[in-house]
Amino acid sequence: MSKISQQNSTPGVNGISVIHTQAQASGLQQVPQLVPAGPGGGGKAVAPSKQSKKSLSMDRNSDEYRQRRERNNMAVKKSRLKSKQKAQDTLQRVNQLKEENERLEAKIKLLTKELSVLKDLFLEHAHNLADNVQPISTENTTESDNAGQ
Amino acid sequence: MSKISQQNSTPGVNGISVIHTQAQASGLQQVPQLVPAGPGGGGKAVAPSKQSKKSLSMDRNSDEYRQRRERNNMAVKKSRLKSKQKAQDTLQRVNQLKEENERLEAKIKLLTKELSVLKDLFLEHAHNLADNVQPISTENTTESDNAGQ
DNA sequence: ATCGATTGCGCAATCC
DNA sequence: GGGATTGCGCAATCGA
Repeated sequence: MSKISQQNSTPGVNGISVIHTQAQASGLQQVPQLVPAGPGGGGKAVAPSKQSKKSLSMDRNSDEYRQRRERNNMAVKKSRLKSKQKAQDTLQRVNQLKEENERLEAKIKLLTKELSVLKDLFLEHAHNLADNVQPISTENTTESDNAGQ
Repeated sequence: MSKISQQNSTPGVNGISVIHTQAQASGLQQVPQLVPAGPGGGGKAVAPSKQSKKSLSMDRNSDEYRQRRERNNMAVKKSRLKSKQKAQDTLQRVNQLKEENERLEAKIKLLTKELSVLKDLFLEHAHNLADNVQPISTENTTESDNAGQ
């Protein structure tokens, strides 16, 4: 009775050598039955022992079982990897958005300032005109130009 | 996706924290601990080999072992819940940031337009002034509203 | 109705 | 020593 080849060679992400010896390592062969098996004397606990349902191929010894398991394990691994990747992407997106946010705010600040200056200028002019100033008092409005960005 | 609609049809839906019919990879089918395993007829030391390996307190039957396991299980659960929460928060943050970004961009657009208008106005005035110095050609524009925000 | 993808859970190793 | 993380396998369920 050959045992299931356990190749848990999971190299830790951090280089931790995980040995991960599951129960099999303890040389404990799995017991054929799934039912918890009432503990000797004690009355039957709640154990819906239904093994002969539609799971005749549920035998852990079965070749097919092992095959299914291995496949599922791979799928699980894949799924989890994907999940992690997604989470990471999301995190990255947050940073990206934050950056853009700052950029936008800076721009707003700039625009606001520019606008403020122009408005002041405008008001000043209006006053001058309203005051009915001298003929030619163009009042050089130090047109401080701004080059924008 | 994270619909935690667990409809785990574990037998005994009501009451009692039933541990799933795990049977686990351990292959070691312990007494179903649907309750602190009555010390009474607990017996059934399936463990074929003695407490091999290092720790002597590694007995799966050990009370302390079970206690540690249960505690760890709780910790795991807690940790995972936390993790999920965090992920969700991050996702939410993304949405929030996206919204804010849109808002900011709209604002930028508005400010830009305002600025453009004012600049045009100034240019017009400048032209008027340069063209000739009309005594009183005030006739300034009709005070554009713009309350700004 | 087969099979991959998800998900909850327990276990063990590791981190702190 | 003890909770918090993390990788992993199992089983149930979803989904195409």
